[in-house]
Amino acid sequence: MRTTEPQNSHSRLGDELDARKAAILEAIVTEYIGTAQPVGSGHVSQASGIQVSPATIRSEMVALERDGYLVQPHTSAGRIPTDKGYRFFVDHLAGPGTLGREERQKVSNFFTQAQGGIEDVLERTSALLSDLTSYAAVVVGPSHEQSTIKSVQVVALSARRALVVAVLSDGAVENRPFELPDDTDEATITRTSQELQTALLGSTLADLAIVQPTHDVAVDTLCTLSLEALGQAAKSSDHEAVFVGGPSRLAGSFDAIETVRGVLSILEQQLVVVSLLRDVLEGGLSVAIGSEHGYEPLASCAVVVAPVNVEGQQAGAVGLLGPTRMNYPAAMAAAEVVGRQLSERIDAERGDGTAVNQGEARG
Amino acid sequence: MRTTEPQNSHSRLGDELDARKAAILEAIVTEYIGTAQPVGSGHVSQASGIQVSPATIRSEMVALERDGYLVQPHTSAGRIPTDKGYRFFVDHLAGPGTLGREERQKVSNFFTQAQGGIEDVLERTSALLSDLTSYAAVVVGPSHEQSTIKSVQVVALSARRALVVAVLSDGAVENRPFELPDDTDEATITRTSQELQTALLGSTLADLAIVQPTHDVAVDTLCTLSLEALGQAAKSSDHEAVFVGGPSRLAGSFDAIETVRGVLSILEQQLVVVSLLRDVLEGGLSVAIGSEHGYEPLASCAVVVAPVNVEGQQAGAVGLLGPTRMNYPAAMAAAEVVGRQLSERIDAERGDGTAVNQGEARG
DNA sequence: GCTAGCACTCGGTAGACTTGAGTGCTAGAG
DNA sequence: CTCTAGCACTCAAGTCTACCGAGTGCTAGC
Repeated sequence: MRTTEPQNSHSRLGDELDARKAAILEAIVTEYIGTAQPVGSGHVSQASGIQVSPATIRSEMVALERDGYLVQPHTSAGRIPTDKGYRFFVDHLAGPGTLGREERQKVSNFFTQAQGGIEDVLERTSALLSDLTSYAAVVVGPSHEQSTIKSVQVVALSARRALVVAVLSDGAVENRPFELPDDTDEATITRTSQELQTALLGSTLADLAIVQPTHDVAVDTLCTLSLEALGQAAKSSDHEAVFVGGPSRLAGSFDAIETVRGVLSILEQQLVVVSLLRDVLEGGLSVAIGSEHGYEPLASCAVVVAPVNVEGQQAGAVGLLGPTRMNYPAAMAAAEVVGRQLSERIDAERGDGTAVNQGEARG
Repeated sequence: MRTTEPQNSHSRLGDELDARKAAILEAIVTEYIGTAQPVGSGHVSQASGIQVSPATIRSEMVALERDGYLVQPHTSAGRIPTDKGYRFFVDHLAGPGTLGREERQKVSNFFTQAQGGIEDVLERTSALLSDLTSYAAVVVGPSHEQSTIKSVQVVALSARRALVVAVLSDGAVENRPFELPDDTDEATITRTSQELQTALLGSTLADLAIVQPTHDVAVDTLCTLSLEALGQAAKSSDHEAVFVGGPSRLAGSFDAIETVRGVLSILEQQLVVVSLLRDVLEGGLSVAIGSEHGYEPLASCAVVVAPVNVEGQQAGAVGLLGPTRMNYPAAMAAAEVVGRQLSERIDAERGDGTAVNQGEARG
């Protein structure tokens, strides 16, 4: 959406800008994104299509600064956009942009070629997104909350150790080892697998069904142990899988090494990343600039997020992390396309018709 | 091992240093590790136990520089150790050091508390190691080459998609989705699972056994598809799992942002990391300094590695990545202890007696 | 063989000066 | 009333100088 009609800048306080101010702001943001240098009135009058003298632009810039869209690093320097300035830019001046030919090619190549488990795909998606944009990318996979159990199995690894393995309807496989009671024999394990399978089929990991007691104490014990292990597995995989692509890009995005360090260490905390993306999306935004998200260590960053929707529900997210002077149109376009394609991909893998013999499988 | 007997510096060419030179080198390395500033003769004479005047130390330093143990950044500055200097330091002057009380506590706490799947443990081990040392840590898990298949199962996710899941003897779970032929019914899938299970039990992922044809074409087709998928899974998990802990520490280790970037991007390439560690270990080293390992982007780094041994065989590695002026004794101690504990942990999980009913399980 | 003394080197810091990009203000033109 | 040209002003950054101090290499003497 582009403000075209001239409009008195005082008509609505700071919320809108008249066309010329907007054009000037746009020129400044664009140039600053490119050069990282404060932009002076001279540049604006040359660069933009606006045919007014630098002096006029200067007086507009004074107004823009008064209204909080620009700042001056020091008296005799050009202007730099504030977070508010970037915000206006992404909201009113820049559409989400489109990907270049080459980029689109890369994306479609990726999604036609990518195969393998979902985790692999997510991991490589984060690399793709980072590669497309030269920013650090984050991919948060769909949580398993909604997924139902398709299969449960207990496998003995040794005399004293076993693994409980659950396959979920979304294709994820959860597993967790646990200690076997002494003298557990193969028959008990097989029996337990069957009991669990029968009982748990169709329930979710978070809400495990209760397994009816059998007449075999050994089996019941093993069931309890397995369930416990499964519960733990569910808990530890509760934080959705987070994949960070191209963290080294951050080193190119900031010149203060301390900033790089801070941002990197945020990215190490997966929980924080997940809630950051969720917060942004829940706020209905696709872009969070500077301190809009409230994570101080990321105050000099902008986050661009796109949802990953599975069966119409928002189930994950892809994001980009860059400096506030990042290329928003390109980043938004990339995130949007990759998020959508990823959604389609996951959707296609899931909802392709009814399941095989949907009914209960009996041992 | 510490050189104690005085010895003519020319007795063996550059390979040994007389006691005083060694002491001076030690003082310089130690101080430089601490301060990151070139060390002058004055500091050496004060700091070390050597009771000689700065002038004498200077003449020794000239010799050390001539022999390649030290360099001078510029004429009127102190000296800095070269890679060769560090090498001498770790080989002859510094034992592997010991962990502090607190650190040992952390390690043992970690290994008593850590439970869960092997991947989780490895991931958190990398965080532990990084936390202990303030360097970036790398953990390479045991490869699955030796592991035999304990269980194979085909699970239908939907009408057109299924997952083949294999549990390995080391507790790893490999899985990979594939497309089902049209009109595959539940019975075929169950049957296929059984066939695969019977045929593959005990073989390794890399060397999958051949499944005998049955009289059911549908089953045979599905077996082939599953085997193919399993083969792919094996291939894509062929590169051992790599876990990087505390990459943000790198930002604190170097002051040139370009260096940080380069090292980070190396860490993004898991294959490179794996072969780096392997190369170092195969060279019989536990420390590779500067360009000793031949990866130019890491020329300003030192790598400290300790093996992870499973059943006496070297099966993985833990490593630390820091600047060449890293604290070698501390890093070596930490890597060694964590590597050993991790080995024991994995060993304990595996070789605890014979397997349950080791014989073939028949469908 | 060691050391005290000394002249020398050179990076780093601080101050003076210059340059140039950019500003704010104002008077005058449209 | 709006725009612009002109002008004085500001200030970061670059250059030059001087100076300090850490550190060196050399040499004469103990």
